[in-house]
Amino acid sequence: MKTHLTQLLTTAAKIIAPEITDLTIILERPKSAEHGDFATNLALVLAKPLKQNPRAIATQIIEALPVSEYIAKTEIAGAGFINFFLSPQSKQVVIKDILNAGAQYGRNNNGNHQKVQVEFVSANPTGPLHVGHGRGAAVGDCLARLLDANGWDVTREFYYNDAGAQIDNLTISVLARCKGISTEHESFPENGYRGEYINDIAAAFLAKHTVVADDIEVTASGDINDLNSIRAFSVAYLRHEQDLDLKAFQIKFDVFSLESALYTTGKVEQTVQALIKSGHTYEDNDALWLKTTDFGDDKDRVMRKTDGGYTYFVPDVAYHTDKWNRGFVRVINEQGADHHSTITRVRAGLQALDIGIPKGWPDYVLHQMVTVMRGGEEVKLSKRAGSYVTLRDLIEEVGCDATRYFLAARRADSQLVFDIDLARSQSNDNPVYYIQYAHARICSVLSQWGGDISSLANANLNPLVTAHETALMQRLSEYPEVVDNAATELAPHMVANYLKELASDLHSYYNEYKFLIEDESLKLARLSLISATQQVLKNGLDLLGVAAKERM
RNA sequence: GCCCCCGUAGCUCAGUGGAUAGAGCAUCCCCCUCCUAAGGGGAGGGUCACACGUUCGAUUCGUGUCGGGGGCACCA
Repeated sequence: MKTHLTQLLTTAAKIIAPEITDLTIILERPKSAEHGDFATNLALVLAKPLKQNPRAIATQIIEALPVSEYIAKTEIAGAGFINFFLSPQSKQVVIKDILNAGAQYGRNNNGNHQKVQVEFVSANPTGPLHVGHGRGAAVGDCLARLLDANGWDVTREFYYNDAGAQIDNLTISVLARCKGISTEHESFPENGYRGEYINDIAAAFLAKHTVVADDIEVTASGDINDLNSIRAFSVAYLRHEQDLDLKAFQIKFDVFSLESALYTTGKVEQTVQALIKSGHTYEDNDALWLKTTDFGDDKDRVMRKTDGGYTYFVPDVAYHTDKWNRGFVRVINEQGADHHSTITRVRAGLQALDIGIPKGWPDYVLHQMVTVMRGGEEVKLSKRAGSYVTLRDLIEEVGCDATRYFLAARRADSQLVFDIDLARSQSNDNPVYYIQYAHARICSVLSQWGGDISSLANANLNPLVTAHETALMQRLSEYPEVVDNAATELAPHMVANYLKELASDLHSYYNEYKFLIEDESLKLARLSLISATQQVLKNGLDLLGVAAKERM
C-alpha cells in the first residue's frame, strides 16, 4: 500500500515539478486517526525549490494524483500535509493476506539467505549465569530470530573464554575450597571467587564426580595436587551449569567455540605471524605491540606481554578471523557495554590483517547494565563476593516468558532496572501476560464458535467498517514493517512494543463488540479479523521466544 | 583527562525533523444476568535536564553545560 501511494506521488511530483529529479517521497503513518492512514510532507519539501506556498503545492499535487480505488479521500492539513484516507476495502485486504500466509506473514527475504552469525552470552565459565547474561541471552536470541524472519541464514554462537587468567583464578579458588579454607580466611586467594558454588565444585571434585557439558566429559581425579584436573573439572562443571541455565531460558546455540581451541589449533599463532607480516607491529620493552592507532585507536596495544603470553584481544582477533573465514558476511556480537573498549581493537586487528574484511565488521549490539532491586535496595552483583542473583533463580521466580520479555522489551542501550519483588509479587502486571491474554481470548472465542477456522480466509469482509475494526486492521498491516525495521535497527524491543499495542487494540475491540452473534455474515467477518490478529500475535511472540498461550 | 550509553509524567519505560509527546504501575471515577475483568472506558499528572545553533518547523539533528551509568592495564 505504501509502495502504491509512493508511486502515485512520484507521478504527481513529476507533473508539477519535472525539474526536480532526486526526490524522496516520505510517507508516514500519522499518530492520530484524524490525520488519515498515511500522510506526506511532500508539499512542504517542495515549497522551497518551487518558491510557492506549501498548501498551494499540495492542491496541485492532489489534482495531479492518478485515480486509485484504494484512496477514499485526500485532504490538506496543517502547514501543507497531504493526508490519505484509505477505503475500508483496501484495509480489509490484510486479513486475507495474513490468513493465507499464516506463520509466514511478516517474514521477508531481505537477507537473501546470506550467512549471519549472532554471538551472544559468551560468559566466562567462572560462575552461573546472572541477570546481565540473561539480558544478553534474551536480546541475542531475539536478534537471531529477527534476522531469520528477514531471510538471513543465522548461526547462534557462544564463545567460551576458557584459557585466560580468570580460569587460573577459578582453579585456585576451587583448590582453596578443596583444602577447606573458608572464604573469610586470610589464606583464601585475595581475588578468588567466593560464591557458594565454588564449594559445590570442590565437593564434587573430591568425590570424583563426572560432569558432561556440551561436547566434553570430565571425571575429577579427586587429587588436590592435580591442578590440571581441578581446572578441567571446574570449567566443565560450570559449563554444565551454564548449559542448564540456557536450557531453563529455552535458548539453543548452534556452535560453542572455545578460546583454548584457538591456541591448540595454532590459529592464535597464525594470526600473530600474519599481523607481524602486515607491518603493523613493533617490539618495545620486550613486548610486541600492534599499531592500532593506524586504525583509529587512541593508543597502541600490547599483543605479547613481557612474560611471553598474549593479551586477550589477540585470540579475539584470531577468533574473528576464523568467523570471517567461515563465510559470515555479517557478524553481530551481543555483549555487555563493559566490552565497549574491545570493539576498536578487534576491528583494528582485522583491518591490519588486510584480508578484505570491511571496516565496520563485525557489528556490535551492546546492552547496558541491569540493576537488580530487591526489597527496595540494589543487589550488587559480584561473583567474587558471592552476592548473586542467578538467571535460574529469576526464571524460577518470575517464569521464563516473563523474564525473556522483560529483558528484551527495552532498548539495549538504556539501563534496565529489574525489580525482583515487582516481577514476582505482581507478575500479572507484566505486559507479557497482557499480550498472551489477548491471544488466549481469541483462542477461546474461536473454540466456542467451533467452526472451521481455515474457512475464515474466504469470509466476506465488507461488514468490517467500525473505528475499532479499521484500527485493528491498520495495526495488523504494520506488522511486516515492524519485522523489517526491528531487524534493520537490531532492536528487538520494537517487536515487544508493537505487540503491546496490538494486544491493546484487540482488548478494546473485544470489550466493545461481541463476536458470536446472530448475524452470520458479520460474525464470520469479525471472526476472520480476530483470527488474523491471533496469527500476528503468535508470529510476534515467536520472535521474542515467548509462548502464545491458548488458555490462561 | 579521553571514549561510549542514557536524561521524556510520582515510578518503570516507549516514541518522533512536523499536527494535541504516549503506555504500564501508582491515585481517583465508571463498566460483567453478556465470548476469560490477567480486560475495557474516563480523570488528573510534562519546561521531553539546560543553553545555543541548523531548519519553514527541534523533544528528535549538531555543539556546549550539568546529572546518572559504563569503559579507558603488559586483566579478561
